Amino acid sequence: MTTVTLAQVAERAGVSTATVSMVLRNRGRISQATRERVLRALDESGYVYNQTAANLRNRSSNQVGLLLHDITNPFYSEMTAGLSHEMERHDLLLFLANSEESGERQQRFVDSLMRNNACGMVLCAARDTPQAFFDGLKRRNIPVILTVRTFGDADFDYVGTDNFFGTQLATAHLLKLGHRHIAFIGGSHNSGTRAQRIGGFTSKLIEHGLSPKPEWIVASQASQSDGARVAEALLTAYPEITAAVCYQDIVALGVMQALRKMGRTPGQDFALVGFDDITEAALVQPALTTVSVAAKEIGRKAGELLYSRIQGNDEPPKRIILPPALVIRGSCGFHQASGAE
Amino acid sequence: MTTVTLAQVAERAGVSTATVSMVLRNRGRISQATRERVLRALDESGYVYNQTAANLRNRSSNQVGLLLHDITNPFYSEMTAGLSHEMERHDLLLFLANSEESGERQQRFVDSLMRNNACGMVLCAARDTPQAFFDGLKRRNIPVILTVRTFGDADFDYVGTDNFFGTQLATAHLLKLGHRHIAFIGGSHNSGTRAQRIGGFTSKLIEHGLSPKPEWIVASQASQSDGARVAEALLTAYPEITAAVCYQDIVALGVMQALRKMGRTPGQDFALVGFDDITEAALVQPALTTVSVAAKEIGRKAGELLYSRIQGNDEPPKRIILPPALVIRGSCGFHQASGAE
DNA sequence: TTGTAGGCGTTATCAG
DNA sequence: CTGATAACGCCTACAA
Repeated sequence: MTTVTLAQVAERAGVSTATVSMVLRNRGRISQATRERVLRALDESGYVYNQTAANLRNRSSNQVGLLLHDITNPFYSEMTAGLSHEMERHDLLLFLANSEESGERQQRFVDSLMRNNACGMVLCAARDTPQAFFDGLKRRNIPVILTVRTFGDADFDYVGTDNFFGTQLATAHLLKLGHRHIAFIGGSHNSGTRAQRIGGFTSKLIEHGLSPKPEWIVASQASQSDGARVAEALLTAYPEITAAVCYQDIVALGVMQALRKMGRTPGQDFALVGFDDITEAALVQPALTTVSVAAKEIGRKAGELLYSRIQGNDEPPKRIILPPALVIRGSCGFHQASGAE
Repeated sequence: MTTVTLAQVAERAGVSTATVSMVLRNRGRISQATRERVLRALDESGYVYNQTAANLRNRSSNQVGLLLHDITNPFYSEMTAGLSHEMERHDLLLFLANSEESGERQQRFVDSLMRNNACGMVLCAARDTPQAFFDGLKRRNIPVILTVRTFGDADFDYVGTDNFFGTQLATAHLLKLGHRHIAFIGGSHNSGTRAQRIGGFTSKLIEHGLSPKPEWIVASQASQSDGARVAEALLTAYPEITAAVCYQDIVALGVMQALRKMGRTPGQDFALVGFDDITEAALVQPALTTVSVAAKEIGRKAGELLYSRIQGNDEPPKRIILPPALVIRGSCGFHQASGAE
């Protein structure tokens, strides 16, 4: 399979390479006759366009990168699907990489994108990404969209969900059901997202005249088992707690386990709200009331914004915050909670 | 941010581009002195290697494609993670695309890969992919690894699991627990994978002197909701069924929903086995007994094989069939099933 | 409307 | 050990 070049096609059609190039990209004025001749030659020769050469010549490319920490997480695979779809609409190719929370892998990927002359990227940066990484990114002049995780750097476009409002919804729901002893469970101390969710939680408490207790706000790793561990300790120390807003659905599932182990029944004498609306949330018994964040839509919006940046849109950095919604299921009970004071 | 080229670095270091290129790639013999000079110049100038130019010159690339039909399916996202990891080990960049079962999208992606001079691809082809698509692939001289779905084309490398054996395991397990009224739920009619799984199911029944009932073998889309829909219809018509082998975990999760809705309890009066061992399988209550196919491992193996092909391995096409394993959890109960005849 | 020719940044060949 | 130079395949002034 020797590669067929423009020049060969041109020769076969009896025209110059310039003409073929123009036909290929519908540029310039070409007579109908020669156009057809060229098209025929193109077809007969089995020509395959060489993007690489074109990209080199144009100092451009049609490739964008997506960095996640874990594609295995249903939230991110949904988001990926949304982004992928959007990229395809614009004939952009999508590079995928998993940082697995490693700053080094993340840096390697970005470097690789730069070497490959990618024209943009969507990042959900690894947890403890240093500011230096972002500074490095700014120096390159390439469109970057941050997603999901905020790093307090206003120089980048950002697409994510309204964490603050999300936990406000969750908390308001519990308050409406009569709960007054509400805990916040999950998230890791150094997480900005967590700070926002805690903000929504506490602000809503205060709005209702309750003062948030720091000792009822506990961290946990993003796993069911750690959620269970943490919840058990908390509820042993403070049995008066009757409800919890969880940082993540996964954690909420762990809390459910702990409750059962302690002889309490989620949905009856304890109310639980999660965050993310992962698939499992609908499956457990009782099904988990949770805050839904439309992962696919985040991907789509990020793609849209990235594309506009690639097209040259140079408005100041945007923050697109998609509104979350409360999905009410069984885990808070459907009536006034019995355990409320 | 004007791009710094080799030539500029060369000038700064007072050497030729050839020398810089050699230093960059550790090729040829370069004196320690000039090497250091060049490295310093490289560093000071903020040079970024231009893969595109190198690729053009070398008629090669470091980019491979992965085509899936649905990255949202946890099985495929696991597989993607495995492949992605493997690709990164070899400094290959991974293009991702979702065909969404559309032959047209699939073709577009492959064409795009060819234009971009990708050096290989891993495909899980769309369902009704015509032979012509594969023929086209063969004409290009590019390594292709098919995964998961077989298309009976022996000219391609293939990595997948032993579907037949997998459902044999699942079915044997249910039989051992005493079940005699066992259904097969899920998969779409025209799926080759499904045919194999049904084969394992029915062969095991027959081995035990049971004759498979066609009306207890029902298809479903790859979603929880459709699994639930289909299961409800089936179990309403045939309440005597006490167990089911499901085509996929997702479908099994849907069946669980249906069971609960109908007042039956998975793990107590109904036994359920899934297939895939997706993450959620371990999380639902009761946890799902399932056939584990090590999706991540399939991705990894596909990556390994692809890499060896890219390196020039031209042995005849291989079929790598990974053995599935039964993962016993709670969804079949731990004792003789009460509902068995 | 079409052709000519130089250059995108790197690499490999071949002298020196 | 190092330098000059011609490709790689395409695009685009500039000419014709």
